[in-house]
Parts: sequence; structure tokens; C-alpha cells
Amino acid sequence: MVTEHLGAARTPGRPRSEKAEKAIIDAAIDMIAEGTGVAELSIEAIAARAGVGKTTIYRRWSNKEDLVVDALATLKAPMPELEGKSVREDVIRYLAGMQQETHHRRTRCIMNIALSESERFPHLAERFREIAVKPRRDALRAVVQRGVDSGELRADVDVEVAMAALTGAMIFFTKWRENDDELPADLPERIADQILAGLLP
Amino acid sequence: MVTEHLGAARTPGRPRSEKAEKAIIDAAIDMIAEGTGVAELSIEAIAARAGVGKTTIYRRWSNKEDLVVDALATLKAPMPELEGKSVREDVIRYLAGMQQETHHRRTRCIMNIALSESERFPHLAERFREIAVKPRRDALRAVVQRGVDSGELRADVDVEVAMAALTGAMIFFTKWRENDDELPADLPERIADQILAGLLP
Amino acid sequence: MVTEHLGAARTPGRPRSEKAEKAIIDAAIDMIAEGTGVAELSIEAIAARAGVGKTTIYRRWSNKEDLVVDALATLKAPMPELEGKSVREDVIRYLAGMQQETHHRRTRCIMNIALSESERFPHLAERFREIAVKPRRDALRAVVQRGVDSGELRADVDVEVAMAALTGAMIFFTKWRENDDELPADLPERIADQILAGLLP
Amino acid sequence: MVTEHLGAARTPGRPRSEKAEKAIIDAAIDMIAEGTGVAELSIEAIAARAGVGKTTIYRRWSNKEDLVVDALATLKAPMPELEGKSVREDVIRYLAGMQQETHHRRTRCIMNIALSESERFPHLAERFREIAVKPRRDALRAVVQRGVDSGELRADVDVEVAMAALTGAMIFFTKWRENDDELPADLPERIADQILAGLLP
DNA sequence: GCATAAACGAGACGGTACGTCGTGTCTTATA
DNA sequence: TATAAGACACGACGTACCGTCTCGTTTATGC
Repeated sequence: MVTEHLGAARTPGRPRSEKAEKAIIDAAIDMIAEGTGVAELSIEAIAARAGVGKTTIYRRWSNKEDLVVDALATLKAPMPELEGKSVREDVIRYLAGMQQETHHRRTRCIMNIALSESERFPHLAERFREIAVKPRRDALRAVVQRGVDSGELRADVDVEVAMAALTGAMIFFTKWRENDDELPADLPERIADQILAGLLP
Repeated sequence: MVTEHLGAARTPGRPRSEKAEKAIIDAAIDMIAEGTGVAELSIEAIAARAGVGKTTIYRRWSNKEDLVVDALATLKAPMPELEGKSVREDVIRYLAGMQQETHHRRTRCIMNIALSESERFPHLAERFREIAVKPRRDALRAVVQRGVDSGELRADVDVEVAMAALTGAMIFFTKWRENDDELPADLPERIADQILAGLLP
Repeated sequence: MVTEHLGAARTPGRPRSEKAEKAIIDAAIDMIAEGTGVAELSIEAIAARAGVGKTTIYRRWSNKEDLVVDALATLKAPMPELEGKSVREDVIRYLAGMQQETHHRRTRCIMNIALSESERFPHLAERFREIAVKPRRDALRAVVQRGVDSGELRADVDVEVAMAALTGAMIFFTKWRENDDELPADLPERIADQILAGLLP
Repeated sequence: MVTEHLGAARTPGRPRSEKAEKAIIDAAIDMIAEGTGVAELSIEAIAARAGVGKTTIYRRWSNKEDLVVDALATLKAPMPELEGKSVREDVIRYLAGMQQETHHRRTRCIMNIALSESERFPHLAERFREIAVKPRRDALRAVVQRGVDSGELRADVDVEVAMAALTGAMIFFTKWRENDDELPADLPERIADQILAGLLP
């Protein structure tokens, strides 16, 4: 890469079509967003939808998984702004962001895929963590750490455990709630306040 | 069943073989435990492994999901005893139970299946919640409620949120930890203490 | 076969569908008769035309060639009656039969296939010889031999060479004539008479 | 072409490479000689074998058949000398030539291709007739005609039928003999004598 | 000598057919 | 009536070539 301007090697033959690549990824994302599971995704269908020969897909990705990984990578995960005045405010905003994401069809599907296929498609899961989970985690960690540093939170707070409790609680409600009722609107506040305050009298 | 000895109506023809049924379910469980995802589970393979015709499977279950549901039902989820002297002790024991389950290959696979396929196989998820999640949830709820009633915990504790925080934190570590290092042995204590104490000074 | 009534082995499972088999062979024959060469014959197309899964074809024949062999076998080649009063009359009738066969679309196609694909599909050629060529050859040999025996032909006639000359001459006109003009109607007589009479003065 | 010496327009750009052309034809011939049927001949393989791009082939020939036609044209068919003293001698020499050709691997393959693919590749067949069949046919016709003119043969001999009988008989033995035994060495004599003498007493 | 322009190798492109596998249904003989 | 065995129509798999289409490079001339 560094030496490219010095006459770096150029592969001979016709270069791969970026248009085709985009069409393939778009088709895959659309189908996933429409509810097709990764396992149900057929290369044949993606090719047909993208108006592309199957070979053009196999030339780029040897697995369905690799394709989906690349597809996921194109999805920019919008991040909530967490520059609030207090830890409580930021945490609530963060949790509210999580809660809201379950409403957007596209985000929800992608997230579900990422979460639910992780066991079977480890590459996929890892990549998802990298592009979607990690930035959020880092943002939340910064919020908590800032609280510890400023004295807003206790000095002996275990940052990782605190993050796990906050995030885990919301995920728990989102994914394993017992009925399909809408989540209460004040859930972020309730989670934040309770974890901040603790359970002890 | 109960009235059978009274000469009640008996369906004519050859009765279904319990042996076959057991063989099918065993085969399915084994394959899942060996890492085969529900989607990858092929009826053909189950039949071959169980030494059974495919018809014999389809006669009993109309689809793969129903089969897996029944297979799951045969797995008795051992519950930790939560009759400890304090809320803290019980919570730690509960979390430790969760953590340990991730070590047993079989339990882990089953749990992963149940968790990860929930989106695509809703019946399966529901059934799993019923036989595996609910009893635990109830047990934990009882522990927390007991704490509230006894004054060991604050009176205004939101029991559901507390449960979500405790369970969610552990799941978070179990499923979304950043590296594959062994979980620290004192994780249950750390989670319990932090959530009990809260984050505020 | 002979001992079948004594309790011969019966393969378990659903027996192969004769209807499907017939549909496949019919489809193949039709496509060949319509001018599709053996090499151009696609299993996919045969299956579609026969309303049959590809597997059903592959289950029966491992090669396209084997399929065509069996297809050919179902074609009964009608034989001319050769019970005439003289060798000359029988020979002319025989040659006229050959000439006529080139007019019937179906017969012609089959024959062409058989002849033209023989190099690449040896099984096919062998089978064709067996069911189509040999009976005719035998019939002609009988005619010539009868002539020798009866004194109608010379005693020192080389029967095989005589047959080759007669049949070969007609094939030569049929397949390698220089233009596509219709063959003259009196060709059988001309060939027969000339070969019977010889070239010497 | 005609005006070239007048300084006519010369096509600009790089001229076609004769080397490439030769390499392509050689590759094609080799593959045919090795037993590959025309239908099995893949342009891809020819290009690879010739070390040439596929475009270079398609630029010269619009289809496989045209390529093979040109390939065949490069094969000079050696003709037997037929300047013998008698018709009998020349005919025997001619037939012996046919018989021998079936021994040379290369000749045999080419001939087989030409014969067997004629139905499906009409251009090919026509060209083959032109470069390989017609000269021989003409030579044989001259021999027979010479016999008729000189009185060595009967005046009323049908030259075309005589040629068909002679050539056809040999082809018949060559291509449709019942077993794979070696052809008898005296076959040319036997055919010639029998056809010259006729079958009648 | 240097621009022009076609031919060149390489290889990607949209397709079609390949032969295999798994689906869920069906059809046998046997229990 | 249930069973095992296995055939059935269907549809997706991943591969091989098809004939076409870019690429960057090479190789002849004509200015």
C-alpha cells in the first residue's frame, strides 16, 4: 500500500465490478431486513435479486457467512450523543437508544441476526461485535469512567460490572421479557436509577 | 391412559413405538449437543441416526421445531437450591449456577440453541422459556421479594428491574465478553455486591 | 428371475415408478427426434419435459449415454419381409427399406444419432448395433446365403463381402452423397443389378 | 487483396499473430487426436492449452465448428498413387489406403470426427468432404472411368454405383464390423474381386 | 520518435447445466 | 395401523464453460 505510488503490482485482467459487489450486498441486506434468516438466505436468491451470476458471488466470498459479515460492515450504526451533564442523564440516553433500536425494522433485524446467529456463525458475531457492539461499549465505559473520575460515582465502582448490569438489564427486557407487551417508556430511567442507587437500604 | 384398564376405546392397529420415539429424541439432542444448529439439523440425518424411517418422525411432529421443543422438554434443568440465609448468598449461588452451566457442554449447547434460535423458531423459544427460564426467574424473584419483605432490601426496589440487572449482567459476561478468557471465579460476588450496593457514593 | 416364485428377494421401500421411467424415456426420444444431439441433450431439460425430478433420472442412469441406450431399446425397428421369390427381389426390397427409412423423421434421427455418436458413446453404438443393425444384417445374410445354396448365386460368393457391398453402397449414397438432391427412386435396382452382375465384361 | 501492390490501405493497429493462430489450431487438433469429441472440445481448454486468451479465438472464429473446419484444412490427406496398370490393381491400392488409414491414430481420429459429427456440424462435414473425400472420390472415379473407356470394364457400368459399392463395402467393414478383430489383410483384394466379378454365376 | 489503433493475455461478467443433497410427501411389504 | 425403506417432485448447492466485456500491455505502422 505504502509503495503503491512506486508502481505497485496490478492484477491483470478485468477488474471486479464494484457495481456488482454493491448490488450483491444490497440484495443480501434487503433480504435479511425482510426477515430472512442467515441460514435461509440462498445464494441463488441473492444472485437473482442482485441481477448477478452466482459465480460473481462465489468469486468474492467463499461462505454465506463472509458475505453477511461484509454486508453488516456497510451498515453504519448511528451512535447516540453522550455528552450530557450527568452520568444519570447519559446512561438513560444510552439505554433509551438501545430500546429505540428495537423499533426500527432494519436495525432490529440486523441486530437479531447478529445476536442469534452468533453461535453458528462465529466470524459474523465477531465482526458484529467489532462494528456495532464495541463502539457503544466504549462510549458507555467512558460515561461510567467519567462518573468515577468526577466523583459522581463511587471510587470503587467496578466499571465492567456496572456496564454489564446496565446493558444486560436492558437486553434482558428486550429479548427475554415474558409477554410481548410494549416496553414501558420509562424503563431506561427505572433501570438507571435502580442500578445507580443499589438495592440495599 | 388412566382409563386404559377399563377396556376403553383402543385405537386399532399397531401402536406407536415408544422406543422409536425415544431414539428420535435422543438422536436430535445428541446432534444439537454436538453443535448442530437447529436449522442445520436435518430430519434425514436424525432418522438415519435413530435408525428410523422419516415417516415415523413426521407422523409425530409436523416440523423440526416441534421435535426440538419436545426434545428440550426431556432435559430436566437442575435448579440450584436457594434457601440460603441472606439475599446476597442466594443471589451469588444463583449467578454461580448460571456461570457453571456454561461449562457443561450439553447444557451450554442447549441453552445456546434456545437463546439463539428464538427469533426464527418462536415456539421453541416459548417452550424453552417455560421449562428452563421461568422456574429460574421465579426462584430469583422469590429471593428478591423475600429480601424486600424482610427489610434486607430497600422497600422501593423494583423487583423486575433488579432481576433483569442481575441476570442480564451475568448473561452479558457469558455471551458478549470481548475475549474468550475464562470468566473470573469471583464474578458472581462482584456482580451481586455491586448491584446490591449501587453506584452512587 | 426363474426362482422368483420361490420367494426371491424383494427390495424394500417404494418401488420405482414405471410411469416416471416411461415419461423420461419418452421425453428423451422426443427431444432426439426433434433434432437435439445426444451431447446437447440436457438432463435438466429431459427432467422438466418429463415432469420429473433430476434425481429420478440419476437414480436410474448414471450417464446420459445409458439413458439414450435404454431409450433406443424401446424403439422397435420394423423389418421388411424378405420372403420373395428371388435374391434380386429380396435385395431390392431390403435396399428400398433402407432408403425409405431416411424419409421418416423419427427413424432418421435415431439412426443418425446411432451412427454419428457411435465414436463418442460406444455403449450406445453397441446397443444400437444389437437391436437395429444385427437383425437386418442377419436377414440380408440369409437372403444371400439362400441364393448361394439354391444356385441362384455363384458358389464361391463371399457372403460377408457381398453384404458389405450392398449395404455399404446404399449407406454411401445416403450419408455421403455430394449434393442434397433426392435419391433416385430406382437406386435399389441399380445397386442390386450392378453388384449382382459385376463390373467385368 | 488484389490492389495490395498499389499501396492500398493497410489496416492500422497490431496485426494478428500468426503464432497465436497456429498455436490455437495445433491445440485443437491435438485435443481431437487425443479423443476429445468436437462437442466436448471446450474453447476454454483450447485457449489454455494454446496459451492464448479466449478473445483471440473468438476474434478469428465465431464458433467451435469454424475453428475445427480450419484445423481440418491444415491436415493434408496423403493420397495414394493410382497410376497402376489395371483397374483391379488401382482399386485394391485405393481400398488398401482406406484400410491403412484406420491404423494411424491421428488420421483415424480426424476421420472419425469428420464422419461422426457430420450431422450436428454440417459446415464441418461439408468442408471435410471437400478436402478429404472429394479428391479420393475423384481419383477413384477416374480409375473406374478409365476402365470403362479402355474396355477393361463393361460399357454399361454405372460409375457412381460402382464407386459406392467399393468404398461403401470398405467403410462398412471399417465402421460396422461386428467384432473388433483386426481386418483381414486380403480384404481389399476380396472386395475388389467380388465386386468386379459380380455375384451371378 | 512518437502517436494511433488494433491485437494481445488475463480474467470478470451474466448465464445455463451439471450432479448432489435435503426437504416433506408418497407408496411399498412387513409386523 | 405403524414401521423401515426408499422413491418421488422440488429447489439450492457449488463448479465448469459458455460467449461477451473490460482492463493494461504489446506491436505494428503513418505522421
